[in-house]
Amino acid sequence: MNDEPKSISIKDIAEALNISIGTVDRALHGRRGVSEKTKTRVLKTAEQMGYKPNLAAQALKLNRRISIGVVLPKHISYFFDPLRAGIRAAAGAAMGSQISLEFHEYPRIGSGDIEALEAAHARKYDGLIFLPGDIQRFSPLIRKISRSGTPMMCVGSDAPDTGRIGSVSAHAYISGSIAAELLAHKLPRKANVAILTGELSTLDHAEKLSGFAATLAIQAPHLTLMPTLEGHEKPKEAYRQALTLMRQKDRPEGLYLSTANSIAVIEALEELGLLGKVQVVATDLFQDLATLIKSNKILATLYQRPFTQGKVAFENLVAYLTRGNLESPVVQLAPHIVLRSNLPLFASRISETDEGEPESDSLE
Amino acid sequence: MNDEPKSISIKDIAEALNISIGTVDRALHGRRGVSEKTKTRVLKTAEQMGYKPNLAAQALKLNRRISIGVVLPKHISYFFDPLRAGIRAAAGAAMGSQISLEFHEYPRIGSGDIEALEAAHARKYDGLIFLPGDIQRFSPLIRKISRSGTPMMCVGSDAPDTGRIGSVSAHAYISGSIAAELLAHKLPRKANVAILTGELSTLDHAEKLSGFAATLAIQAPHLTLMPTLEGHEKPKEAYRQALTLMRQKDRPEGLYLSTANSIAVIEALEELGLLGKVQVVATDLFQDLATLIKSNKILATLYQRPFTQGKVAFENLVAYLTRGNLESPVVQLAPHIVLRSNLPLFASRISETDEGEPESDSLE
DNA sequence: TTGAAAGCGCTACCAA
DNA sequence: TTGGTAGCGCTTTCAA
Repeated sequence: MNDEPKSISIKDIAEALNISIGTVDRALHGRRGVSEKTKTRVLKTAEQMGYKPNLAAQALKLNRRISIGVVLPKHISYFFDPLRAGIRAAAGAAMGSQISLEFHEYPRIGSGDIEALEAAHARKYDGLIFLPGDIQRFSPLIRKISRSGTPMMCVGSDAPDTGRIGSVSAHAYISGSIAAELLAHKLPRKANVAILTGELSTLDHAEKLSGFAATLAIQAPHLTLMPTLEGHEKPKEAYRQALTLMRQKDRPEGLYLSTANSIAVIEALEELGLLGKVQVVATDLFQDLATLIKSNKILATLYQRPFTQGKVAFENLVAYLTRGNLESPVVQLAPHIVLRSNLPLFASRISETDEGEPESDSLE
Repeated sequence: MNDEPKSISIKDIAEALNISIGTVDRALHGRRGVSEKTKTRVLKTAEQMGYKPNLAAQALKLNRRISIGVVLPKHISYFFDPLRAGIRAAAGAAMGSQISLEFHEYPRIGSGDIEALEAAHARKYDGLIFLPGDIQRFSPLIRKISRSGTPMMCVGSDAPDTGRIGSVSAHAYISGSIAAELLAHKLPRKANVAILTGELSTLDHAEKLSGFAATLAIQAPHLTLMPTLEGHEKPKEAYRQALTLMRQKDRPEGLYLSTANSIAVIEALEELGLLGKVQVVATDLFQDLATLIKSNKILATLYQRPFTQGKVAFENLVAYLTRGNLESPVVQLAPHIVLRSNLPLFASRISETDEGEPESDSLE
């Protein structure tokens, strides 16, 4: 129970000490021009009186109009659209909405990403939210921009040791781990399982694979992990790989789709009449996947909570910009395990299946 | 891309229209004392110029020191302690922390709850956060306090049709539904399953039971739901019921513990040598449960995210108090499905197993 | 080293 | 129906 009949201000402190409010302000903020003696006196009485700065007044006076640039790909829209929405929501709720937001977009990871980030940097925002794509290519740029004084906040993935101030993402290793455990529960006897992995971010996919493999080894030694199929950036490629995989005689009975192109793989399964016979754990959530879960065609999907990622990334960046530090710089969200039973809870967050790859080879 | 070189104020609008800022303010807020004509003119130019109120200035001027009372039980601490922590965290992050918080506690649901709420009401807070216990007993009081003008925010459960402004809880029906689906996945053949339900809140437990039963019927017709064991408020009672249940010849192979006394049931299972042989889905998360999950003794637990519940309840109450309305009054969170694989993600949120029932009959 | 005072954008009150 | 103005708590500049 904290009883403060009325909040006390620097004026109260000034009066109690018979000094001016200017001096109190200087002492409180450790600015130069105060004698050590008065400074400690002020600090002590402030403590005693339970002084807390009035943030409204502070904000009003300083009236710093924070500008934030957001650099994210268009594709995959069912992931990045809600992520952007989360950023917008957080910005709307933030004090004053005095914060200006600008969104920069590029087609997809690996195509125009570096350029977009450089362009954004040129606009000299107070802070930057961005997706670190291919770490190898991004790292030098992140380091450069960070050193130039612009706080960088990673979202969707992380880029450690680059000077970025923090990151928000779904826990990739544990995503893989969950997928393995779910498959293990559904496949009680000896069987093969496989992982199909892909774009988004190299780092995250490596992590997911690690988690998947490690958990299989520990919790489900009866399941054998087949050679990983990786690097299909395009649906058609994913489709072909899936067909080949599922036609071989030791075909897997469980599949972990950590890729964005899960629909292409699903189509391959359907064509072979294996949909519903093979246990599938997918990633992310969109309309077509929801339908498949509802009809028991796939077991589960691991929802990476893009909306929350955007929201938290924004909040943390603003916290850093205003308060100057971050209590937990690296946030790794718990992915939601979406099954048939809890699917309705995510209905409001489901977006259309991503259409758009006009320039790539589409799936028929 | 929104470019606003500098944010515009009511002064700008006033100058543009050659009127005083007082008039602009009146028009903008629909206060009386403005002609319809000037009002529409102001509204239109405000729209055109893209006026957004400076919330800092507004807050500074109004300087309303919002007071919020929180009325929650001590027991069960592993649920209500993090819930309180969530409220505190949200209060700390809120603009100015100009909001005063007071916590009221009572031993447990049904013992001193009504009295505590009445006592809190007597302190005339601007808003109240509380757990609606037994709906039958609470409803009249909630209605009364609401009508007296104090906004009431339910947390942990809901109390519909009482005049409360909103609620935050885990989705009880879907919790039951998830439990059924998890058991169905692990028990592929004909078997009996049972639910042990208990205190917390009557409404929620009925909901969990509904979800469990309905999902069993639809998704797992091969599983038979045995008569529900309900109403054991005390560990010893839960323990006895569990012993009796598991000793009968058609004993269940799957158990859903929607009760707070899961540990007592677990002890019964252990005694009978059934721990690990019977599939168990529990509720909430605390140290002993975490240990059991880690060692594969129980399948999963449904984490009701008390911290988040507290945080959201506070944020929504404050939003209501300041902005006057709520976009989504009833929030039903998706419970986290905690398995062995994703347990580490929740480690930081795990509290000690609740000890405290000095006055009740303890378990040996 | 310290004091005095202006002013951030807004609300509310009093006067016209 | 309108205009004018004090002042919320803070930062900052200019004088002393």
